[in-house]
Amino acid sequence: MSRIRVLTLNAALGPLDYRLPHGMAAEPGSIVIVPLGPRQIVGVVWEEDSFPETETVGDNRLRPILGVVDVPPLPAPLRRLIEWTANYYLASPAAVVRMAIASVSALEGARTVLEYRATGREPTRQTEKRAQALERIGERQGLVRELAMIGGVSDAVIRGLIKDGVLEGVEVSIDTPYQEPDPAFAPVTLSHEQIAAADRLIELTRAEQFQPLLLDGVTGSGKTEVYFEAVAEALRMGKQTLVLLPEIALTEPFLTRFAKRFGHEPIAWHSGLRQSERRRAWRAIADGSAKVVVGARSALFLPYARLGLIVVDEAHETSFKQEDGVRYHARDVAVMRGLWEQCPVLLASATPAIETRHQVALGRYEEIQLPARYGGAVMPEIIAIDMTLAPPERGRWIAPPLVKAMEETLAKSEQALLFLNRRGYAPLTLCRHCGHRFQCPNCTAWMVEHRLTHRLACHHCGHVVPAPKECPECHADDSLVACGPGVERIADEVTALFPHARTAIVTSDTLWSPAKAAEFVRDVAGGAIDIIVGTQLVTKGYHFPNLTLVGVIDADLGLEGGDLRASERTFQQIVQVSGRAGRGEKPGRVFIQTRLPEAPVIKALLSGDSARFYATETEGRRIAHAPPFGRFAAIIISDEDPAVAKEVAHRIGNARPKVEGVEIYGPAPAPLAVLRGRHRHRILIHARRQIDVQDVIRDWLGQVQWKASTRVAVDIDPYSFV
DNA sequence: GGCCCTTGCACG
DNA sequence: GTGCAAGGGCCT
Repeated sequence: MSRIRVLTLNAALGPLDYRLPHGMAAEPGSIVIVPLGPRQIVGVVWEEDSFPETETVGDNRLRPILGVVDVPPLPAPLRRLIEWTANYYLASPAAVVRMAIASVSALEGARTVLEYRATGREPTRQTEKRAQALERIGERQGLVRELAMIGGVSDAVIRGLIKDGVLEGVEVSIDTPYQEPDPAFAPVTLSHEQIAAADRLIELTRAEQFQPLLLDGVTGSGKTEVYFEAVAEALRMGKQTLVLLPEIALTEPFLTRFAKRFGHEPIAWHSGLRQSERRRAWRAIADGSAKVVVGARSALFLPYARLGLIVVDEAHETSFKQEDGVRYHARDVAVMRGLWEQCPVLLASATPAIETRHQVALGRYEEIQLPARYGGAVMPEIIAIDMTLAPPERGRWIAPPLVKAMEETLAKSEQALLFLNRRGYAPLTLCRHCGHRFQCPNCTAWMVEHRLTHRLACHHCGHVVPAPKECPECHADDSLVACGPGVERIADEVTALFPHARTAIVTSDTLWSPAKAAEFVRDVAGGAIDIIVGTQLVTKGYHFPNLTLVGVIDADLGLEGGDLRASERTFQQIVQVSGRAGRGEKPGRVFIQTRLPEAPVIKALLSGDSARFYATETEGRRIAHAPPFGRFAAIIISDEDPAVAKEVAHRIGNARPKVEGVEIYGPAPAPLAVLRGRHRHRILIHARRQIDVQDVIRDWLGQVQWKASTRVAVDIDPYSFV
């Protein structure tokens, strides 16, 4: 009797034991189909001695495994990573293993799939649904299910169009190999400093050992070119490289840059992939033929066959922290993956996180510095505008000194960038007559006006309504006023100031697809844009040689709320956006509008003394026992019923353990008390470094029961405190 | 008694 | 996650 332990993809289910029938071969990591009641589900075979808490059943109750899927087993290093992640972040192993499988359709046996695309022929009978579907599908190609989704119609409409000859089938192979990047394709000439850094990275890549590294260089110092040399080395060794980027919007420019150096694009992994693309990429990653993969967080758990190098680019970015589901930090998990895979993990950043700097100080991470900008470009000059002394007139947000600088920039036919981390036109709309404020019905948040789309939108849950014409409370006409600025409003002000300048608004609303991002890059590089107004999306990655002026509209914005990373985040954001200025031969200037010119962050930015900023900030954290000198965790209790949420939160609160070195605050209604229709309460745990806070929380929550409708989420090392 | 809805639990 | 059986409420 061979008993086999299977981890199913079902988060509510623990590991289950099955019987391996004679003649069927499975090993730890094998992906299998198993029976569960009347259904068939996917699972992964795990070591039998794993998950010792599993309740077992007698041999007579074991059901046989139905089949082993014909893909490589999940490698042991990945299995160890999955266990570690589940343990550290208090998530179910099933939820983590799901991220490795990524898409059940990747497992299906077919070598080809039938996709459909428009033939250009008109339907013999045109209907409203058919017209809508064809309009939305356009040139796209996909499975019936995907086309139905894109077209916003049911499968039947698509099938009708196929029968009618309006859509034609295309056999798409899922095994078409990817073109391999060529390390010798177009090597670039590096500076002395870059060569030294690249040599060290190559050496470490060759060593095939775990080593976390910080590649630390000012914006524009050419970090990407340097780590490309390590990628080239991994390619020569026949090993795979994973490059993690903080946002999908950054993949497109990265692909182009990569193809210039290596002749072919790497494999991009992100949520926008079609099912067939996803399957093809997943299989190529698992069999080792996908040599370089670039992606967002979710690429971290894929089953790489021979991983030789991990790069986390813009490693300080907080978007590496996943904020729902399994709340992991991709930067930290990447380091753990490097440990299991025995390969170097490179964190690249001009503004590393305090935590990362601390690891360097402890000697755990090696540091490689690139002190100067590439090609002789100099760091921009930074000037503060005290908004209490030189305010713009009422209803305007660009102060006179910045307006003057913009004039000068435009006169020289150079480009300017205005940074404000707020999407839309105005963050709050109110009625001048009765004081009514537009609030999201599902969240504790104001509805943000988006004038470009004539809508009010909630930035937390996505709820949208048409822009109102009158006040819904008092029905007064023409009484609604927009309060405060968003990027759209700044763009309006720019147009009023410089009617002939060509302005682009850059936010996730306008750059929602890789194609849009590419178009933006082309326009700016080609000189079709004079002034960019953007959110944090423009703070990173872009290289525009003719951009010489950066204006920070509100440097104090990030300091509001005052969570433990407020200063650090503000510092990073402004250094990053400043880094867009003067990257070519022309020197750059940065104007920072602030009402707090004496704040330590602002002074640090002006002096350019980042070492001192880090030292002071680190000391502050040490005194407060904040990370990396202490640890935080949060328990978030949510339910659609406010009374139930409160009741469960208080029962959990009352069961709080008394542990030396652990302080527990709350429960209290979360600052965002209602989110997506769920009422939320938070408990904050602050523990000394050496405490096993996960263990404390596990024991604690193990004593309390709640119904399935209540969600109790644990956030280890939280970044968001709302 | 019959029917519907909610709830709890097994599923290996 | 989902299907099923048990239990409670309510109509006929």
